[in-house]
Amino acid sequence: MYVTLSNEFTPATNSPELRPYTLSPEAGTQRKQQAIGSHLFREGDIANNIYEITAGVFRLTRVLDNGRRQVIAFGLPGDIIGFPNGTLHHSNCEAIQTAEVIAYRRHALDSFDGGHETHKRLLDAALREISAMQDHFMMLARKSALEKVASFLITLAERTGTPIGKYTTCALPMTRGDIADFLGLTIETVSRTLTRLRKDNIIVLETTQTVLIKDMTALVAASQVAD
Amino acid sequence: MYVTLSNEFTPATNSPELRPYTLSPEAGTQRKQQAIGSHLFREGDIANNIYEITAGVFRLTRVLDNGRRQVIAFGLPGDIIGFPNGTLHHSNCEAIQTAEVIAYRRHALDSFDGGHETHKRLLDAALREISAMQDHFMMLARKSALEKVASFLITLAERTGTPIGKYTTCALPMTRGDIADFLGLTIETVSRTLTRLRKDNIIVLETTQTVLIKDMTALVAASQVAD
DNA sequence: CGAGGTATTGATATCTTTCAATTGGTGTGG
DNA sequence: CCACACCAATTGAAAGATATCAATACCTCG
Repeated sequence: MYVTLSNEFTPATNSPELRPYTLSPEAGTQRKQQAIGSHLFREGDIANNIYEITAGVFRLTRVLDNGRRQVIAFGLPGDIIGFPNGTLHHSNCEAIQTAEVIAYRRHALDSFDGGHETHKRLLDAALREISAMQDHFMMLARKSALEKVASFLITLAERTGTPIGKYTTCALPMTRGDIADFLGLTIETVSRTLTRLRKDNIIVLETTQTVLIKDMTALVAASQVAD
Repeated sequence: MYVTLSNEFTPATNSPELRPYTLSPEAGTQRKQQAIGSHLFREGDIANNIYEITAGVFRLTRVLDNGRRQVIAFGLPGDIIGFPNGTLHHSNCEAIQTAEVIAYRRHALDSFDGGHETHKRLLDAALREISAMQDHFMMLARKSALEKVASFLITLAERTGTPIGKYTTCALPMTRGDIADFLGLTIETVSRTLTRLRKDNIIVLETTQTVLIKDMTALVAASQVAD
């Protein structure tokens, strides 16, 4: 699933059981390496495949005329991405970390060609996607900068974090700009908010691209309350 | 499709051909009347059905702990709503106008029981939904109040408006609060923005619940540019 | 070591929200 | 039929949050 929301909303979405296991290779599937910075697909491309991420991180974006960009989602291992609209892709998908995907033929989604199991799995992923996006709506529309950043860190930590004692470290493979465009904020606000969390002793930024969550309770609190 | 975005992004979503025609009744489908103010389903309900709206207007919402509410979408005739997450509904769906739906068994989505045609149609609706929601992300995250309200009016007019000479009238069956919660604004900001459009001679509010769009060009301009 | 991109920090501006009051419309009962 | 109550919408003034503009610090790579 996409990095989209904190678990408070769609438990099913983030439940470990559903996540990072991979279908056994089947007819019509194919493994594919993806170099950092390269596009898996672009907006307007004919959508021949749907992809399951097995390694690395992707960034899905759309761009407005004015140049304003929205990061729709970050794709992490276990996520299924590239659901077409009609026959076309409707977002840009770029690897921001060396990645690997399994490509499923698009056809597998509207037929049972690839097997019932594959069909069901792709469909479920699409439905979970809808649910997750609804959560992201609340995030974008109804949360403050602090709540957004805190929620984001929590979700990322749940998905990709490593426990170290009672703490959790977590890589931030995306830039501040990516995070900002995902949360509907500016780079400066993201930076300031991270600084605030740091000064409040809730997180430590070991490097620009690594967070250590020292006080998960406080982080969860920050993600939920406005006052 | 959901009232979600201006056509600038997902042409397929709003294209007339895809929209308001209705499947011939099939096994497992059932017509249903829905009184104003009554719920079609609620968050957490077992999702037995997926619905196609044939008349009326629905409001889909989710609520945050703090009471903050998000209107996920407005459901208009031709829209398909109620895609489940797992076996459950993940939003509340209430008729805000006397409505009628066709209920499809949920099972029709992951099997061909209801016929290939039904399956394909439901699936396509789900995929279009994903695309439309992505557009709504841009709306929520990257548009000003004026752009949001203008975009909203345009989409609504395209979906439900009636041309009157070179103008277009359009009902606003939802309250200002509903619009605000859909766009991620407050009631006051929505009201002020409508007033501004009115003073700029772009729209006329014939009643609180009816808009007349006098200058579509200007409205489109307002929906796109920030400056 | 210097260049170029990324991130942080500061000061100020702008937009939206918040709080508060008023208006408008609708339905009910006297 | 009018008065009143109630709820939705509008309008105003002030506060607050985030964006914008600008400068500086930090890193990585030649």
